[in-house]
Amino acid sequence: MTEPLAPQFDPHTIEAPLYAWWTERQLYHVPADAPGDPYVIQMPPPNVTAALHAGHGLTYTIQDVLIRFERMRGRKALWVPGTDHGGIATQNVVERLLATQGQTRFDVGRDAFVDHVRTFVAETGGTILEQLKALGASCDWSRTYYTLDPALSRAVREAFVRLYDKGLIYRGKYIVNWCPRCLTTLSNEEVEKEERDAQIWQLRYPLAEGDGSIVVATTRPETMLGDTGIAVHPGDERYRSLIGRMVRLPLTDRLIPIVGDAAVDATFGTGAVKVTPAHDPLDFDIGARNNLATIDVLTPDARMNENVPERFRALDRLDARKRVIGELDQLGLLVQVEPHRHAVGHCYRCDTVVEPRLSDQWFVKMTPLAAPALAAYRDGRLRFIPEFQGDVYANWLESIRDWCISRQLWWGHRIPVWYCDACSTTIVSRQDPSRCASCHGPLRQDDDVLDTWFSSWLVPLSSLGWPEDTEDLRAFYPSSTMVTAPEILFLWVSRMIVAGLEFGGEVPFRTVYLHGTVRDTQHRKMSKSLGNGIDPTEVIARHGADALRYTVISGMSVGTDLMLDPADLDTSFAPGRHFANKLWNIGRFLLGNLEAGAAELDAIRRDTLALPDRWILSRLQDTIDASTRNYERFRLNDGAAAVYHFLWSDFADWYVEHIKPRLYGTQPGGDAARAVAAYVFDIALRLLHPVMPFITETLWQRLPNSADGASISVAPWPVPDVTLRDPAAVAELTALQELITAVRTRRAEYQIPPGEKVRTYVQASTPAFADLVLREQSTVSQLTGSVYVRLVDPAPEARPLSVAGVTYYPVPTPSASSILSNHSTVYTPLDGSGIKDRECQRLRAEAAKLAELVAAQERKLGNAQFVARAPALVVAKERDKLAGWRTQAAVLREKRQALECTD
RNA sequence: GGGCGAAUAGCUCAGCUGGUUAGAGCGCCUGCCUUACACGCAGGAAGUCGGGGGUUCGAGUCCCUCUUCGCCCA
Repeated sequence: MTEPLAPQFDPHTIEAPLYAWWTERQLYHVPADAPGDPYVIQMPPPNVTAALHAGHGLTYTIQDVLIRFERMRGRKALWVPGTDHGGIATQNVVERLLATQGQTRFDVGRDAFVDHVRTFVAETGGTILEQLKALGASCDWSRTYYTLDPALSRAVREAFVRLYDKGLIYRGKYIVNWCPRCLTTLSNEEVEKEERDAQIWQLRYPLAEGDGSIVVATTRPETMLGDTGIAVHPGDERYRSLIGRMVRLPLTDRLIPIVGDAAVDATFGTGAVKVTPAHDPLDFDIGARNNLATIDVLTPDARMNENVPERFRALDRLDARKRVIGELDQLGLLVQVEPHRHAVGHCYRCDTVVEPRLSDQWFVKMTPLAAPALAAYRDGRLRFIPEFQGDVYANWLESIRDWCISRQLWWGHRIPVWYCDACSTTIVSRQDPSRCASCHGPLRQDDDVLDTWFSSWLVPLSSLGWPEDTEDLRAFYPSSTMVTAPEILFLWVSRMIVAGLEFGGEVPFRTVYLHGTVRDTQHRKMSKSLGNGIDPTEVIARHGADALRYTVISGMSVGTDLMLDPADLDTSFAPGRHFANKLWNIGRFLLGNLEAGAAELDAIRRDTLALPDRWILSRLQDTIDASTRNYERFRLNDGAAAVYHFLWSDFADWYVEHIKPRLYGTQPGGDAARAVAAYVFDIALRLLHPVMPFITETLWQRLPNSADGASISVAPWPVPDVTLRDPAAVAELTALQELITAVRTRRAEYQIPPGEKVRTYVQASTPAFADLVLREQSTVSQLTGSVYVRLVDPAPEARPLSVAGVTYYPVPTPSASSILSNHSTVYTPLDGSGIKDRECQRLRAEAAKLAELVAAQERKLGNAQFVARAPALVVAKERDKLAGWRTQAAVLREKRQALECTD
């Protein structure tokens, strides 16, 4: 695993072999009896037919960052992977395959179809999990489950039977959401509402007696063939007298009553509504209250059925709509058509418009189950990130409706209910019964399967062996963090909490982290139909998993969406791509200079450490703090950014540049530099490992002090070492950076070519600064491209006392000058004409800016209220600022006088 | 109709408990292939913190209101 580093960062050559090595060593396998405080993440099981998309890339990267972080912190970290059988979705995929051969599932029959699906899943079901490996997912593959496994199927049956026995599962005839394409019911949560521009039609229904009429408004006129009443608000003066009268329903010969019902909104449409109890949930309730008949007018595939006049039969619902409207128009009964925008339900799997339909289905009674789930949130056993999602969760539970769990599908867990036709007995059983318990007659199992979510809601339990009392269950339930997208908060997360409490006696996880959505540059969700998706495997192939991971982690802050451009992967993933390359090159440089080994930091006497050593070690402690704190708070972007800035700016741009002469042997102190560099890089790699596992492992293993065969992924998480904090070093180095930057800025301003040396003169404002400049003059020379750094004769009180035999020089003229925040001046001598004007101009601009600051600050401090009321500390700070700016302004004035600037 | 969220640089976002000359990445401009890195280095430009009002010694930050955008539920 420690071949020489390639000169160019090439993710392919490192990633797959490393992943194989991790798995061989079983680094992510966690036995139930392993020591430590458990940290468990249940992977939201991807659909078995799914292929990795950008959303997966995001969610699984977040989970892997968390699990790797906690694993390194010494937690007993388990990430449980699995796949979901995906009832409708999987059935649809296989049906589409059959369709290419001109067949339907009805042609092949139920058993053969199920075999088809099973074969298909066996061949392709592992695809997405394999793709997760390319992403670097450190889950425990030995625990991979599939929701149709026998053990998990037992869990489903156990849950069903228990709820049935408690009276919480029942069969009933209600209005359900029917998908005419999938030919099944859907739960309310599986219906996606979509705002559509549609129309509202006003239809005139003549009274049965007399020549009066009543006008109703509807958005689905074809359902009028199933109307069994008209409803008005009982207090509506316009219609009160009509209540009790009969109407002759046009196009049919039916006589239907006008009823009064308080549920009618008198302000909507005409205030009178047609009532179609078999095709609308509100109408169903009105019908029930008023004893209206229910007439189902649709076939399962949403054509008109035998309950409508002959000429409408077999027409598709939309064709029927046109015909109904046409005929009513001819009869003069179409009063008006108005544009109307309203939400229309669509099937979440095939996007077909859902039809409300009266049907006999199995339901879970949710209100009693919701109460403990609500309590768990209210008493703080459960928390949400971002916090406001908790209110969304509570809101759903408070207004919860029963859950329709039967599906008219062939793929899934068959409902464990048997009927005896002979004696009308219903048997609900954990084991398949062979004969009727009462009459010993033959039994017939319910044809339907269960909603896939009815197995998914058990996953935190069933993946660990429930209903058996397993060691895994005792060790790893409840889990710690649930990471997923907000769109399945109701479908899945809330229901898991309900099931976890009901069957496991405790919330299934303590924290729910709901991250944002991956969108394109127009902020649209990525989808197959829009063709705006990003294939993570393509990104990994092109730029590597680390680049993908860093990009998504750094680009997403808590509660926000992530925008990526599917048309430009190079730009979209630039942050990760650039950083991976940078990291690789830092590693290459450093490791190349550590070939002879590096001492442990402890072996280096602290008093031999140079200023940059002390500075980088101190900055490292800040970085450990910042990254740890932010990972803990799920602010993964901030955690990653802390290490990014440390490695790129502090370590590469400053520290490495500082120590180059010591590494090359042109300056003494090479051993200390190597020891510090190796130490700092080791720790920084650990801090970054959760986000960029491959590259950090590759570099870390090659560090001289890493043990053979060790993995950074199980190396201890760094903790700050207070003895390495060094505010004095930080202050000194910060001042040096300001000096160096000032020279560089003047160089750029006067377009001095990078190859051309300058000379640097410093007029120090304090002896300490003069001392510092002298001590670090070679680094300053090197980093500014100066032939030398000299001190300018300062006022006597600022002369360095600690250095004997210092030579002072006069102010060089002509020169560009910079005033540092410590009021020292840096001079860069220049040749040529026009310099004076230019300097005067620049110094004037600076003076003006400073004057504004001083004036504002004087106003602030001149405010008696501020001085009296603000905390003394704040006032003192503001006074210091003012004093500093005034001094700076004074120095600037002197400079301008010395230059004899005219204004 | 009800509920929730957001508006800060060209773009995507930080700015956490009200107090620093409001920051980062990408993009842009200038100079440089300086022996780890051009996926780079050095320097730079770019902001009425959506509008209005209020609280406060002090508001990007808290409150009200308006506007715009987004999400969820009915």
